[in-house]
Amino acid sequence: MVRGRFDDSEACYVISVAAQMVGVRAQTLRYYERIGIIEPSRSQGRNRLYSQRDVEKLRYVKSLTEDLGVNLAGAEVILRLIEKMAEMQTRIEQMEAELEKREEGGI
Amino acid sequence: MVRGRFDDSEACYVISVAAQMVGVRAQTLRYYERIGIIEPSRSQGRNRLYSQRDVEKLRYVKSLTEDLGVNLAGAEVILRLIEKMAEMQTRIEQMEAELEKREEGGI
DNA sequence: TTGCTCCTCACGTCACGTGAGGTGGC
DNA sequence: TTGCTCCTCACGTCACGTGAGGTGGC
Repeated sequence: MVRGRFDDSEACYVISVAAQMVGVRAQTLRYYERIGIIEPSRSQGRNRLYSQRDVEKLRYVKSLTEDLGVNLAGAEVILRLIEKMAEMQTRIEQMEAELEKREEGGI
Repeated sequence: MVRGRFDDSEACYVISVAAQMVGVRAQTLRYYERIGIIEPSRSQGRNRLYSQRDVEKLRYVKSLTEDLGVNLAGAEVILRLIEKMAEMQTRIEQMEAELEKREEGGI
């Protein structure tokens, strides 16, 4: 599916659906919002709406807490670090391509 | 101070000193060892000996737990990520230097 | 009415120290 | 003897859900 930059058709899920996708209870998602882990949008300011991106973030948080025993404060720090590492990885790949290009030109 | 690769004069601290340097109780360090956070060497298999590196690791763990509320499982994951990021940063700097060198040569 | 949503309150469990209490070697 | 070390046991506190219980809109 092709999506425009401001395409409102981006998939969104109510709490019960999001909870099932992630594999947690709806109450847990409300708790996560209360302590600031995730901030879903709301339909007319009432029902929570979780984006695809929200769901992926929640899945990652779940794997950190359940598989590794990390608490939620730790999960937030780790999410930020992972994001930063992805940026660094992109930078490395760009530079590698640049060096390779010059290598070819030099020969 | 210059240290050889196998220099035994590397500074080491008994538990009370290490605890004071880090700002925690000795019991806490014993607890950290029990759950696998840190593995100090032992003097003749008896008293724990903390290296400078151990102390620095413990200080970092303390800042994560006290300042950010991260638990010990999270601190271990974060320590590994930070180490990996430092490697990536080194790689980026090497490549930047390389590109700059070629830039100069090219003009 | 049914099945969702919203909310708050109260509870259980466990991680994380921390004190107590007794031991042994320099 | 003093002051450290070692160890184990038991406790307090808090993070993290989770169930209960009552509300309101499609």
